Amino acid sequence: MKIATWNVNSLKVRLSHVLEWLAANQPEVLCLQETKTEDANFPAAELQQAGYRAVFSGQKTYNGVAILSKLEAQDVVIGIPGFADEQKRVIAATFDGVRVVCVYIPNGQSLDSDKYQYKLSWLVALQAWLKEELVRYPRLAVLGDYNIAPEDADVYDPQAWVGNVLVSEPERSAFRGLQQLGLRDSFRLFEQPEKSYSWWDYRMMAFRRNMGLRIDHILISEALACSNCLIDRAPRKLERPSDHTPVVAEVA
DNA sequence: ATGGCTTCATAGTGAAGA
Repeated sequence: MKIATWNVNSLKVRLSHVLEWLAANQPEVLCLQETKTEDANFPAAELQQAGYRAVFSGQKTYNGVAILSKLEAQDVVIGIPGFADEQKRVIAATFDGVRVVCVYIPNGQSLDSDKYQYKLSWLVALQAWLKEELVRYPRLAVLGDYNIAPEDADVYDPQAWVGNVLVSEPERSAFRGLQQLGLRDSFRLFEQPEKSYSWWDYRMMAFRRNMGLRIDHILISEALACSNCLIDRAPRKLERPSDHTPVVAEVA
């Protein structure tokens, strides 16, 4: 089963890229973040035309998540149960016995920001929920934009990022907390090219210079076999790309 | 280089992203 995640930075702007990518790659499941689309405007018809169903939780301007799939979604959950959050950042559903959790983890802005505290408390709630979710659904994958570069190897210039969000020790510790639940960073289960990233700043010709971070991840439970994981850089080369590029895993 | 893009928003001295 091919599953994937992609922060599209506006589904409205990126719909043609998504449709092209689905046609070329034919994943069973594609998790989207930053759809920035209210549910009433979700492009369900265009996606259905392409052979994909969708479940989604969106809002105007910011955030917004969706899961596109060939199969019908079952047991859909929106948000982290019991965690009050205005921001639409989580949607989960089951496909063919595989629990798929789509997350858009907060950015945090800066270490002294209230948004950073929100990010850390959000990660605490996520871990507590996933611990329960794993009992209910041992075959589980968590895909999305984590806004965390787990190791210095996931950062083009670790020195330049010291003191910044995405690389701080509390965030990395929270990421390891998810791993301690038995969730494996599928990308690191396999030999990968050096300097593999999933996001590049729009500025400074960062993509051309490969000044990126690996912050989009697919975590896989131990009960779920994983035979491959890769970052597909191709969509980042298109005209008017998202600043993130898809991450894809093969699970069974 | 404290942003140099990009988006959605509104018409801001923009906000936010990462």
